[in-house]
Order: sequence, then C-alpha cells, then structure tokens
Amino acid sequence: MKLYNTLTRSVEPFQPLRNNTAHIYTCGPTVYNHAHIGNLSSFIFADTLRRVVSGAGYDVVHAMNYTDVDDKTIRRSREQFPDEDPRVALHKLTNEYIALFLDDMSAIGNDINVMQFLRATDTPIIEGMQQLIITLYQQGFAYIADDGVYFSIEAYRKSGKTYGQLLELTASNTSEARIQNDEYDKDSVHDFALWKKQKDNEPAWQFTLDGQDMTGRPGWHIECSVMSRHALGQPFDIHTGGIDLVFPHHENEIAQSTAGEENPLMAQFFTHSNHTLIDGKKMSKSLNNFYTLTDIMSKGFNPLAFRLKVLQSHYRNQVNFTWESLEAAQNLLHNLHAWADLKHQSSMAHQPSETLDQSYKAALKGMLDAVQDDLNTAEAISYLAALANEAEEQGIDAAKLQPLLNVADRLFGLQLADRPDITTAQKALLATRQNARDTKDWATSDKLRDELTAQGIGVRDTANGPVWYRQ
RNA sequence: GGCGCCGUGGCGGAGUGGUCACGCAGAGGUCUGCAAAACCUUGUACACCGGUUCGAAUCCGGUCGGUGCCUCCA
Repeated sequence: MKLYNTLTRSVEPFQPLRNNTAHIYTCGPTVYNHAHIGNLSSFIFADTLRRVVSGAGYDVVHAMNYTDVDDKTIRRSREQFPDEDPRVALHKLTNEYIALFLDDMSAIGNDINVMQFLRATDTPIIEGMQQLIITLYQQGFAYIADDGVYFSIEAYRKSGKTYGQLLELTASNTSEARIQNDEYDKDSVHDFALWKKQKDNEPAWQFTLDGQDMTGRPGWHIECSVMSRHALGQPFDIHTGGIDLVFPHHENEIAQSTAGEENPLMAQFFTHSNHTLIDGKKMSKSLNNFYTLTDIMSKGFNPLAFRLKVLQSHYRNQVNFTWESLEAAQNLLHNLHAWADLKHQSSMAHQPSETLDQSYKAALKGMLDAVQDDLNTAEAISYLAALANEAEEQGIDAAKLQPLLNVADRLFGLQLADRPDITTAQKALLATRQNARDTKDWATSDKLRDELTAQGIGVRDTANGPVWYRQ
C-alpha cells in the first residue's frame, strides 16, 4: 500500500519496520470538552488508516493518547470542582470527558476495542516522562529555567540532528515581533517546555532534577514521546494526527524522542488529516460553528452518516461540512443499508450469475486498490454505491454478497455486514399481505402495509415481488 | 510578513494529459390498484488570463478567491 508521508512530502510505499506488524500512534483528544466534528473526522481517518493497513495484510497495534493534563483541563477542572484537591478535580473532569469521547467514537463507527488508550497522567507515563527529562538533561538537551525545564533546540542541532523535519523552518518564517511579546524564560524561540513547575492551585507530581525541586506537571509534547514509545517501541511505523499538529507538536516529539538516540527516526511515516470546514469557513468560536456529534444526532442524523460523509472525501483535503451534504450522505447510507438488507430477501437473491460474480470481484478489487492508494476512500465507496444501484436490476447473489459486505465493513465500518433479518411475525405479515394483493383485497393489503410501516418496515412492490426496507 | 494547500455541474466530491467518476438533489417520461421503488431520458462542470502540446480540469506562469501552519488547537 501507499501512503503520504509528511516527512518526505510525497506518497511512498508502506511496509512495517518490524516483521509483519504495523505500529500506529494517533494523537488523541485533550479531554476538557465535547469533541467537535473536526476532531471526530481526524479520528475517523486514524481508524480508517488502521483498517486499511490491516486490510493490506499486516497485524496492527494502534495506540491513542488522552491529553488529560494541560492548561485547559486544569482550568476547567478548577471551575467545575473548586473544592476538590487539584489532582482529584482534574481526574474527575477528564474521566467525564473520556467517557463521552468513547461514546462518540463508538457511535461514529471507530473500533475502540482494538485500540490501546493511554493517559498522560498514568503513573508509568508520568515516571517515563520524568525519566526521559532526566536523561535529556544529563545529555545536555534540556536546561532548567525559572518556571520549568526546557528543551534546547540548539543542543539538538549541534548533535547533528535536524529540527525542522516536518516543516521547513527559516529565519523569515518566525516572527521576531511575536517572540518579544511572549513571556517565555527560554533560550531561543522554539525551545519548548518539557516540564512546568507548579503554580498555585495546580495539580502537580513530585519531581527532583539535579537536586532541584521541580514538582509540577509535564509539558504537552513530552507526553506523546513517552506514550508512543511505551506502547509501540521506537522507531514505530505511523504517527497520525490533525494537520495542525505538524508543527510544533510533532516536530518537538521527534526532537525529544531522537535526542541522544543513534537512530534519528521516531516513526517512519507521519500522516496528517486536513481540517473540516463548516459552510466553507473554519470552525471558530466567533462564528459559533463548533458542531458536536450531539448536534448532528439531535437533528435526526445517523452518526454513521457523518462517517460516510468523511469517507466520501480525501483525508488530505479540507472537507466542507454542510447540513445538505450530510443529508446526502445519510441518504446514501440508507440506500447502502437497504441494499445490504436484500441478502435476506429471496425475491432479490437471484440465482448465482456470472455477471454478478464478475461485478463483485471487480468491486472488491477496485475498493482495495483505491483504499491502498493513500486511502482514496471516496473512490472506494463509489464501488459500493454502484453495486447498490445495480442490485435492483441485476438482483443479488446472497451467498457471494456476504463476503463482500464483510470486507466493506472491515474497511469502512459502515455496519453493512451484520444487519439482521426481519422477524418471523413480520415475514408472516408480508406473506399475508401478498395473498391479499393476489386476490385484489386492497383494503387488507393496505392495512397490513400500515402495520409494517408502524414497525419501521417499508414495503415496495417490485417486478420481483415485494421488497421490504427499513425506514 | 514567511512557508504551504486548495478553487470541479444545484450541493458534496473523486480524478494529474486523450471516451465514464460517484453520491445527493432536480426535470420529463414509462410502469403501477394505491404507495414506494425501479427503469429510460435529461446537465456538453472543471475560478480567471496567458503559455506548453496534435490534445489540458490535469503541466508551466500570472491574477483573483478560500484556507492552513508560523502561538494552544484534530
């Protein structure tokens, strides 16, 4: 399979570094609020990447972190639980939002059961961060300032490594004016905090560095360096995240993770998904267009329609979210589900045919090829849509459709494969109605159709006989 | 200001040199007990201006517009 690599700015063939197992790390959410649909779409991308890598025949280990300590989580936790101990308050708040996040993840079809989740404040992670900071300090890559411990980019560069692997850094794209406005106690512009000393009323973990009491909390970037190595080893295969994490977050992770290491590689691939726009505009507080999954569901949309909407475009393009386009995705999803339901209906399950066999095989190949070409999910989905459209005319081959649906589900997570049949009672209603129709007893026929409709089952009378569909 | 990405029919959105995306929506028709569906027909889309080429949505240059990063951010 091929994948775009931000490190090289090109599409490259992908193969795991270690045997047949691909190790993937995804920068997860900061858990201080509901995830908005932009967050969710980046996690749909990460989930899809895992599915595609897996579909390419590799085993996958996929880890995602929660940033459960930072300025925002701390502030919110103090607001919400002012009387609690700061660390207890922080945990209460982040637990709450982690639970909500997992609900959202499941609802949009991301498989949380195959992912490994890590929290920055887990004891082994805190200890790992402290240990890494000590090592960096001893090797001369970190220094102590008044408010914490910083990473020295100058020292990193002097050791022969490149700071600026993901983004070309030049003197001209760093604004001197802005630097002077920042109240940082650090040696150079890009030096970043590894550890922050405790301020009043902030949660803190004990830490001593070079005999000095540094009790406080970790910086943002160090979390991911430690969690990724903890979960996956180093170097690992693919590091994913939103495009806004390219710099400085991922650049800084690379620096931390490779300072003093012989291998200059943290991960062989960095992939980034682009932003979701709302009606052509970026999400912003002032435009009041931060939609959450709750907003989508309260308007009556299936969360999977949002997933399909995301999959219908390429992850490296900005996706324009409009309610109209979500409705289009929902209609398509409905059609795909109705198509999948045909496998239960003998009237549509025609005899096995060479034509169907060929088109299933072609669709399967088309889907896999598209998806392995840097995740062209939009093209891949079009094969499904085409099959669904042909079904009415050509019928389906239930036995051969099922394996196709299984593959589609593994790749897209649209829940096509395991849809249940209608109940025996509902089947009886259908049969009775058809008998009534045969004797032109329209009153009975219509009454039975109404009964089915009340149960969420629609009926349409086709040339092949009645076909039911879920409304 | 520096470094990028993008601009495709009503909406969304693939596609990187040469018949087609695809989805949703719309229009006309056929069929039909009704309903729904299905089927047929229907759009000569590629921001603008130049250039390269036998041929460009696709390559090159410019213009305009959108958007991202450079600061917390999926």
